[in-house]
Amino acid sequence: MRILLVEDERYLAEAVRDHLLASGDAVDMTDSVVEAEIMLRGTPYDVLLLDLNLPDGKGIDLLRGMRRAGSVTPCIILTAQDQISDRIAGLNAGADDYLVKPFDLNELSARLLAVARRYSGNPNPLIRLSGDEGGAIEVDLASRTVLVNGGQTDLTSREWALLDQLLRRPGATLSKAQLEEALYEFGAEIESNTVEVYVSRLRRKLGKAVIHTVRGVGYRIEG
Amino acid sequence: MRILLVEDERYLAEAVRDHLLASGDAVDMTDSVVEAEIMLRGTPYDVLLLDLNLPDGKGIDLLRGMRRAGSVTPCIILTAQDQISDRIAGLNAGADDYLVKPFDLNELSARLLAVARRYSGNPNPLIRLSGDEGGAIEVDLASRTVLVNGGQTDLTSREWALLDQLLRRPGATLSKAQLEEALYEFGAEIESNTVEVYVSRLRRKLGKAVIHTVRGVGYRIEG
DNA sequence: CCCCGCCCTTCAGCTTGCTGTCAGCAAACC
DNA sequence: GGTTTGCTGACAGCAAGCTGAAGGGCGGGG
Repeated sequence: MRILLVEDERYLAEAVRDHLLASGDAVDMTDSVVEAEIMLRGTPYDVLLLDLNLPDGKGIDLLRGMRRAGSVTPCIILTAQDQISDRIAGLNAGADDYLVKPFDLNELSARLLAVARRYSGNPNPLIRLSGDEGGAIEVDLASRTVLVNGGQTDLTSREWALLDQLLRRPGATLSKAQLEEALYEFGAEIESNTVEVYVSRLRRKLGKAVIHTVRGVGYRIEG
Repeated sequence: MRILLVEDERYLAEAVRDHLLASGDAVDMTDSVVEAEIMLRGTPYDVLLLDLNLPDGKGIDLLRGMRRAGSVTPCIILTAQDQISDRIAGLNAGADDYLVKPFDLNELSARLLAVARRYSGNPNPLIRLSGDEGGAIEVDLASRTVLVNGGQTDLTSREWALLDQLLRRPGATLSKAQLEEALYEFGAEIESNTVEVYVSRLRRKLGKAVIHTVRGVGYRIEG
């Protein structure tokens, strides 16, 4: 794949580039929005990896401009943990997915594949979970759709955010603190059982069997 | 792992050092940024544990300098609860993770493993044990996950603590007193057969073949 | 501009399941 | 066989987690 990486933290950028080169992708790198725009015009890339926090301008403007100009090049946002609001803005501006720094390089590969597959015209990869009594639950991360036993169910934004976090690390147990941080602005210290409440809501919609409680540690979805 | 700990609260620093030494890591300690810089230059560390609030200078400058010089050594920040801005600055300066004081020492271990793994790009190091009738048991220390014959099993915090201790010294026989000390805060004199009870509970979940009794001495896991 | 409905957060009371203890049984050793 | 050591089921106390209800905020529609 031809990949354009726009990132200013050098050590991270180089680690990403090396990892991708090792898997046979072609990678161009820059830390400047202006430069990135020129490169995008000149070269057809398969995926754009975009840090939103850049020295010479808002990365998000680049994305917005692209989309306004009709570009459909898939874009994955790279954000720091404390920039949740950026992440949301990014998705709204037309990003396809995001990764929170520091991220696992293998996870990056997986998301690149997923995004590329999505754009190649193949159907969206559905995540299948087993619900109560073996009922099937299908989650479409791309279109934010959930089917429970064939019937479409709507999730509110917070419910979705929570489910999304859990699905990103299937098999891993995430602490309430981690989940809370994902749902709220960094530093917005919430002192309540909000996470519990949303787990409860999700269970009502998806069935009890999907989200597993690990007492004293957090929550988990089967890997 | 070779770990450099930069922390000025002596009591905390010593607790962390003792905990890490117990799990076989090599730990160097200092409370000075200047000294830390010298040590970093002289020795290749696997992880840097960095308090941002130090007497002789801003810890964050150390981190920034490192990164500017091209170092990719993973760094975990230790901050007090009321220093959220420090935390954000730290992540932006290139830290990989953070812990809020006071933190659980086991949580520290987990983060260390996670960060080291992420950096190396390798998947989680799985510890494989043979259970009953040759059944496979896989333990993932980083994500606190246990697979018994392919099925994910949850352990309670005490069960995990006990298993963790035994796994850190495979092949060695640990006395009940040693294990008890590891399970409880020092001073908490437990006068019962708690360790036996937890061995029993672990055996129920993992199978009888994993933990071996050495009568009159203690318990052992095959090396 | 007001009303209405939806979503979010908080709280309180209830439920669940972890924990340490003990007692009785089993196994090992002499 | 007797003694010592280890194993495990039962149980009560308690902390963690669950969930129904209520109040507030925000946006859309009238």
